Amino acid sequence: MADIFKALADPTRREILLMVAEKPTNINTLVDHFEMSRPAISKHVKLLEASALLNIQTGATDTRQRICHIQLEALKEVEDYMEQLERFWKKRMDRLGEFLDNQSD
Amino acid sequence: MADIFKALADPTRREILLMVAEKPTNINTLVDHFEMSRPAISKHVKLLEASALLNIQTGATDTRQRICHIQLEALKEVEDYMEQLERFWKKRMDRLGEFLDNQSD
DNA sequence: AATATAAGTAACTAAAAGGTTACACAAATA
DNA sequence: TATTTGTGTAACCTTTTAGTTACTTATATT
Repeated sequence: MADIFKALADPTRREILLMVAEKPTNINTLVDHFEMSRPAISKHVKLLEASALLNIQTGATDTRQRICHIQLEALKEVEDYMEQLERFWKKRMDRLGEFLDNQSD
Repeated sequence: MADIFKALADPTRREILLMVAEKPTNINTLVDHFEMSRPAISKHVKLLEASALLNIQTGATDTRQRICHIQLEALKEVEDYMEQLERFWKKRMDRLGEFLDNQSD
């Protein structure tokens, strides 16, 4: 599984995710939206898929189309990391609180 | 201001942030914690500082020391992005709900 | 005053990231 | 059936990233 933080590090990939969150989108629609070649978009999509931020389904009417769907669950790893940072920070504030309480004895 | 998503993309930098969140930490303590040279750590810290994820204060007793303090506020940009993704996604779900309601007329 | 310590900078290297053009191929359409 | 369309892959190039060693500087410490 590819590193989700690395996946989010690129602005093009972040914008792809925004598009796909609004509406499932096929590859050519993405290509049209960016000033970038198809292989470039193709790679970005592949990486997003590898980090589980999106999955790809085959078009119902036109089976050539590959339609990207967002998978928000993958963001959990990022949320967990940020919560951990905050938890550590709060624990520190608690210790500081205890320290200050003891000072007032 | 450096890209915060890029700053978080590197595992060493993420771990530095965790350490610093628990406790303000000077450079050498960071260097000791990783199997990596000082210049490498120095660069990571610099980048974290440039993206406002931490700030550096001079040691009170030993003024040579540069002590890293976390700045959680910088995470807002990441939180905003994730909220936007979820907002887009929910709006879509709402539209789907309306569609299904109309079907049952 | 001499030495040890905390940290930064310069110059370099290897690998990863992000892009390109050219080509291939299967499915839809005329 | 011939052609167009949607997509993927290969090979390549350039820039960025992440690390190194060697050196410098300033402040503490003995």
